[in-house]
Order: sequence, then structure tokens, then C-alpha cells
Amino acid sequence: MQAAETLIGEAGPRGFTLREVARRAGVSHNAPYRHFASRDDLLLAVAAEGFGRLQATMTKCMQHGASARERLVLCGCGYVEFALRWPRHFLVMFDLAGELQSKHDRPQIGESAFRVLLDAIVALQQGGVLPADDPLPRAWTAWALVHGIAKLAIGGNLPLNQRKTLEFTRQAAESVLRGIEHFSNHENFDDTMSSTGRGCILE
Amino acid sequence: MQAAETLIGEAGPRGFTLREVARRAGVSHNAPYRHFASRDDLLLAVAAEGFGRLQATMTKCMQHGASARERLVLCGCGYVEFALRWPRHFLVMFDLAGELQSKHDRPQIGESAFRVLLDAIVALQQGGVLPADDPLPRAWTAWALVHGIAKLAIGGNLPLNQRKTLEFTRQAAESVLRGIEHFSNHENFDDTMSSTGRGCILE
DNA sequence: CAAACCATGTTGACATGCGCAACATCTGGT
DNA sequence: ACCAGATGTTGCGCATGTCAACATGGTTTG
Repeated sequence: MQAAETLIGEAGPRGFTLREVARRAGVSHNAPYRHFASRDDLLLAVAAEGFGRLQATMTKCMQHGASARERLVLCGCGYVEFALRWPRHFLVMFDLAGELQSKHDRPQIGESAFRVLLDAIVALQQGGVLPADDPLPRAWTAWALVHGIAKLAIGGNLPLNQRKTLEFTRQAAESVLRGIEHFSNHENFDDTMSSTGRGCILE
Repeated sequence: MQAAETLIGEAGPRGFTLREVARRAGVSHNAPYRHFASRDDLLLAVAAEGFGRLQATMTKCMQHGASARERLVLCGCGYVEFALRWPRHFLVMFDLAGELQSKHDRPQIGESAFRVLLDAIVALQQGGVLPADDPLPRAWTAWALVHGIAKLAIGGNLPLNQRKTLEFTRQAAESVLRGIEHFSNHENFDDTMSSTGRGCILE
């Protein structure tokens, strides 16, 4: 496992090779099969480990916040910070884990990381900052924002260094928070939604 | 190229094989090398084609908007709609193109797609809806939102079908737009920024 | 018109990687 | 002492990416 994680950190998902992991661990090229069913299975284990550390990073960053509102912003910053510090782990977690777990009837890895963010939203609702309606759409919005920032930053699409990326994340998070707290016209997404004002899908 | 694109649509980046493309094209396993330097080069060509279609989808969706504000929202919806309709193309464009083009001194593929969104932001500034400061941070925020929604939806992390995902995108985009239009405390990101209120990076 | 040239395609070979099967070793329990 | 299970090893078949050498058909040029 340790060799696998360091290799992911160095080579990324594309350069990740079962045999190279075995070489680094000082064992034969087939030894990993005694612990993992396949290459993808090892990747999935690395991804699971990564999700645990992502959750830890977020909760740790939140501890520096005084208010519930600041804690939510810091939660998002922690998300991006994790992605910046372990970009290749992040790629494995989201680029591959989704594909792989969908074959295994999706045990929904990484659910706990999302719950941290969701709880931060609920805390704001209980504090009266946000309306006490369905918190999921707001949580999805926040998640999408930080996830998008993380992905774009990793891909080199944002011309910012790490510190500026984090600073931008904080400001963007506060902007979005302003946007979702002023009104509450998020509709219901519980399978009974009407199709008002559809964009231009499948035209 | 046609065989390559259909294969990407069916098998995704992981199942994409140079030899399979050759088989589908009815040629020998080495024929593609007369047109592309390597497997990655072919992937990059597919990604470039995809970015062109992404830009076309966004501009087409924007035409249905009456106001500049509605056009920006539809622009984001077009982004997500493209990702939902050609999810594997989308993965190639962003998951692989970033890695590959970074080796080739980044000709910055996909720049034109971002410009569509940036122009929509500038249009709102010229219309007085948004302050006329640096439009980049706002554009990044919008981009990150729709990109995050697209990635999460493709990965199956949003429990919404395609139509609901698009409806959610529209509402989230309007929420974020409210957030970035009310205030304008986006700081300057031109290499001269101070490190005020840093989150908890590299602690 | 013939010769050189180029684009395209083909065959063969080599290195690497994944995954399977059979065999070896080492440990703990009875 | 013996067995069962866990772990590791060697060897193999298959698929892939990539390179090198060769073939072919059309185009340009002397």
C-alpha cells in the first residue's frame, strides 16, 4: 500500500503500474495479487485511503473557523487544499473510482467526505443563516464549486499558484454563499419536479 | 478519427486502444501512426475536436437567452449539457488533455471554450449588471461551478437524472450569479496579491 | 515517358504490462 | 510430526504501444 501511494504521488494514474509497485515494495511482480484482486482493486484501495484523508483535511481546516459560516468556507478551502497537495491522489479518487465502483454496484465510496460539507450546510441552517429547506441542492452547489476549482487548478487551467488558488477559493466560496443564502427558491428535487424552463437539452 | 471518436464514446479513455481504433477503421494495427505520432496524440486530436463542439454547444444554447444575464446562465447549462451528452469525450478533454498538453509546452487547447463564458461575463459588465473590474475571477467562479457539476454528474455523485441535473445547473448558476453581482470585493490576482486571511495551507 | 518522391498501409519484431496457474516457503495450530 | 493457510515466486499467454523495414499507388519532375 505504501509503495502504491508513493507511486501514485509520483507517476499519477497513467504511470501507475502494478509491477512497478511490486518492484518498489521489493517483491515479485505477482505478490500484490495476494492482497488485491487486480490493479483496479489496488487503485480503489488507494482512493479509499485518499477519501479518508480528504475528510480529515476538511474537518481539520474547519476547526480554525469561529462561526458556522466561516467553517463552511474553510471546509471548501480544505477540499481544494487537499487537491492541491495530493493532485494525483485526487485524480485517482474521482477520475477512476467513479468508473470502477460503478461496476461493483457502487458502494458509494467518499460518501463521508461529502457528509462533512453537508453537515456544515445544516449547521448554517440551524443557525438561521440559511433557510431550513432541503440542504442537498445547496450542498451540491458548494461541492460543485470546490470540486471544479480543484479540478481546474490541477489541470493547470487556472493561472494561479497554490496560495492564490486558495485565496480565490475562499472568495469564491463567500460569493457563492452570499448567492445561496439570500433567496431560497431552490425547488424540490425529490423525483416530483416539474420541467419548468428547461434549458435546451436534447434539442 | 471517426473510429477514434466512436470508440471513445463507447469505451471511454481507459478502453481506448490504438489497435482497436485501427480494427474499427478496417486497417492494420500500425496505420494510425501515419496520421498521429502516438496514442496520446490521437487522444489529443479527439480532445481538440471535443472542445470545438463544446464551444458550439455553449454558443448555441446562449442564443435562446433574451437578456445577457439569461445568456450567461444558458452558457453554463450548455457546458453541462455537453458533458452529459458526451461524458467520455468530456473525460478525455479534461482528464487527459491537461496531462498531455502540459508536456508539449501547453498550446492551451480549449481556450476558446472558456472565452465564450468570459465574453458572457464581460457582456454583463457592459450591461451594468456586474461591476466593471477584472472579469477573470468571476469567470473562474462560473467555470468552476459548471465544471464541478459536470464532473460530479458524470461520476454519478449527483443522484439526479439528466433533466434534473440541467435544471439544478440553471438554479445553481442563478444563485451563484446573485452571489457575484451583489458585491465586488474580488481582490486583484495579478501577481501582486497579499496573503490576507490565508486558510490553512501547508500547515 | 521514366525516375524519383511522398503518402499511406502492411508485416514483423520487441518491450512492457495484466492476469492466470503451478510451485515453493514459512508460520501457527493440533 | 503433520497439516492448513497465508504469502511469495517463476513461468506463461495475451494484448498493447512503438519502432523498423518493406510494399504500393499516385504525383511531381527531369
